[in-house]
Amino acid sequence: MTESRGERKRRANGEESRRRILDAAAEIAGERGYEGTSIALVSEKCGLPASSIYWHFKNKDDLLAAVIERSFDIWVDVLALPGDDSEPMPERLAAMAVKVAKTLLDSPDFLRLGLMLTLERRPEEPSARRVFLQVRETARARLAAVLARVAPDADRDTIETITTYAIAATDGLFIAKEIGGDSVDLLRLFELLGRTLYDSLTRLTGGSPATETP
Amino acid sequence: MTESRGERKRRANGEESRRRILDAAAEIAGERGYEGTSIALVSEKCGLPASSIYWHFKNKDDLLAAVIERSFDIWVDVLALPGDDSEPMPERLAAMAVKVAKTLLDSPDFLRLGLMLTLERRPEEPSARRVFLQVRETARARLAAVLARVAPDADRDTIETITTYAIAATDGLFIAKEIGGDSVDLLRLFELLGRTLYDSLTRLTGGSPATETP
Amino acid sequence: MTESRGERKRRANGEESRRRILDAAAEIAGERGYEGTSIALVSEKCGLPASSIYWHFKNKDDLLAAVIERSFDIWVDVLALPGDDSEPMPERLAAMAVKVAKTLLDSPDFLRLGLMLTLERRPEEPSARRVFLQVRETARARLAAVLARVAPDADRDTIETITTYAIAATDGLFIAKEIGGDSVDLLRLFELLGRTLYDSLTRLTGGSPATETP
Amino acid sequence: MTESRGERKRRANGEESRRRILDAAAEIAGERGYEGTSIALVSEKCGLPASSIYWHFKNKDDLLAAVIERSFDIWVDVLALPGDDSEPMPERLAAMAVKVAKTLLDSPDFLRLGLMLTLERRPEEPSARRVFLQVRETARARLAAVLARVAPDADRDTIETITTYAIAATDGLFIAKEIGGDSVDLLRLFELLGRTLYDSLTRLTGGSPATETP
DNA sequence: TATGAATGAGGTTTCATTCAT
DNA sequence: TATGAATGAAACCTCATTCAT
Repeated sequence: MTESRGERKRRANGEESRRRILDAAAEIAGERGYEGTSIALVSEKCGLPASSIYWHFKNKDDLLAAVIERSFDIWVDVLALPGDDSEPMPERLAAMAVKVAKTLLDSPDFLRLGLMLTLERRPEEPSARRVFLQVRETARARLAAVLARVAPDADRDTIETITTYAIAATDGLFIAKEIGGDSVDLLRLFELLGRTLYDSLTRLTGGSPATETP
Repeated sequence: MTESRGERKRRANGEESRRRILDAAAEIAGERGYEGTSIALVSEKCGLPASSIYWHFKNKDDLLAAVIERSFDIWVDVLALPGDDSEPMPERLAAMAVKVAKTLLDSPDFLRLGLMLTLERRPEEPSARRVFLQVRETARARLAAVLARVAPDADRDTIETITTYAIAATDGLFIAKEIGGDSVDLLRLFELLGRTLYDSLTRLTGGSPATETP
Repeated sequence: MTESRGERKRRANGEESRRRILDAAAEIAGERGYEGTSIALVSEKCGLPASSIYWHFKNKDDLLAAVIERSFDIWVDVLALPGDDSEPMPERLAAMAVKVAKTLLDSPDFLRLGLMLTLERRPEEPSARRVFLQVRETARARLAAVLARVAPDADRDTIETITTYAIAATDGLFIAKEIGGDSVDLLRLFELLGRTLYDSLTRLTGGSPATETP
Repeated sequence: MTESRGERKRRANGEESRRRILDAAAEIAGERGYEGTSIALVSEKCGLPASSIYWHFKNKDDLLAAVIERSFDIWVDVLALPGDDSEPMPERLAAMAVKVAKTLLDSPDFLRLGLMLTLERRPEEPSARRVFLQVRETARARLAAVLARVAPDADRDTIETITTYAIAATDGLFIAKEIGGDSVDLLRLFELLGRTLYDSLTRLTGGSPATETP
């Protein structure tokens, strides 16, 4: 009577079906954007009928928003300074940048979809776009906090500007990688970015970031 | 009393019709991307019936490729060092960066569509995407030539790396502006970018860019 | 009071819908051929919206192939020698030919569509055509087997030739009926054909078909 | 001033344009039938714009009717008894049948299109179909006349029946060739047909066709 | 004797979504 | 917790045809 019957027919399992749908949608949406992601395509890829997708998600908008939402945790861990305070800051920043690069290489669909949603301007904004921008704002705040720790003397405006730069560079380098493929050494570029950020902080602040205090 | 009646049946005029279709398509595609650009929408905006669009363009793909192609000239003039050789290089680079920023602010549709096309990974690549990447490659070559003039001693690899950075930063800052709207001062950010590029060239090359020769 | 209300929203019933679509498509395609059979026409005749047709069939090609396939059983029973072995062969062959004629008169759509598909030479052959030729090949084999029983001494080549003749005559007489309408007595012509076949077998084989051996 | 100017630009030449259009239409219609023959396709194949086709022909229907009409003369010569009266009739009939077969092999598009038009039943009959049936009726009359010469004693009904048979066999063997391709020896089959016709005439008439009276 | 351009109707197919079971 | 079936709207594109030049 319980679910331990052991029969082969895939037991109706809401959790797993939901996950399969999200996996399929994430992959397709990462490749083809909002309009390019059709329910029929998702249905085919995840093996569940279209109507089942509508059992789990209110509509296409809701599904794509869930895709974005689920990917948030990816960035939670990444945006933290690695190493302990005995190590020099430039190295720690560079190491964090490399972590970011690795994450982009591992699961590029999330950012690709997010950027597509960002660039599109349709009459009624998809909630997936809204969710992405929220997630991005959260990430931005974390990065600003990290940079503020790196340069405690910097004023708020400088931190904001450098944060904007850092995120812009991240987006741009990701795109460069998408275009250039193997000819682009993302890790090296991001390491360089990390050091550049440190330099900029130093210069704009007036020459005394955190680690210089012996 | 002349033929400028404007109403009823417009006199057949291929050149102008083609232009109107391209204008409409450029605007819509810049906002909504490849899939979001429906022929019906373009038809409505340009006033010609959908079937007339197919007289001028083989299909949707062809139309969007033409949109991209036509926008190329925008970048031809922008990517040239302004000023004459008596002015210091850092100022000239910064001025060019500001020109780029102004162009992005003036006609953002071209780059927005291009980036959307770039990010999408459809089974059969739209030729619009191919055309955009060609245009982009041409622009990249022009920029590399400019940077090589700025730092004549730099080796090829350094120039390539800095060029990649510069383009990535351009893409990224454009996106930042798209998201941030009026809160992002694109001109200031691009001016800063111009100077940063000069610094990077200087540092990576070993301290002697072009203007130092008295 | 029961569910036989019939009006408003028909209860979903895949089996029956599929049959209705096939019926409509068979009738239209039999009259107007492959290109002339539009999904809109089928939709109108069967009462289901066009999109529902695409639930049951992958595309128009698939639909017409199914139409042909379903009609195969018509020929299964027809191509068998009627009567028992005590009756003289010429009569039995003639009786079979008459059965064929009756079938053609009863449901001419199948052969008409099939012949149209056969005559068309489109760049990519419709699978409906392929299916028809398969069915036809099966029918041909059955007829050859019957003729081999009628003339056991005949060599393979003779049987093949006469079979080709028989089928050609069937096609041709069917067309004659299509053109001539009531002025063509198909039954009489087919009876004659049956006897002619017997004569041909006799002559080509050397004068000793099956029934002569009492 | 005359047309001897010798310049390269193809001189506007109604006759030749018309011929080119008809050639293209004949080929396409022979392959794809009435509906499958689009003006755009014909335009592409003959190199003239669609509007020029409408200068030469009232509409698609008119064009296809002209295609059929032009092919009539093909049959004028074919349906005549070759040889002179000193030769035996069976040989002369067989020779004529072989001529028919050769014509079918040489220009199969005419009959293929004609049969397609015959089989289709659309609401308003295309005039191309009407013209084909007229041509066919003329051909039928010629054939009946030939058969009447072959068997002067035969009554009208017998001649009509054999004529119907002959045409049906012709149609059917043509189709067999279309399906079977190289595996079908059309010449041999038609020679056989010629002899069979002679036999049938003989038998149905009571044993005394023309050539027996030496 | 042509033809570039235009056009409304209709073609096949896919879309997101709903609903009864 | 699902899903087979259905559906109106809209997608892209081709159709036969016309008309001003």
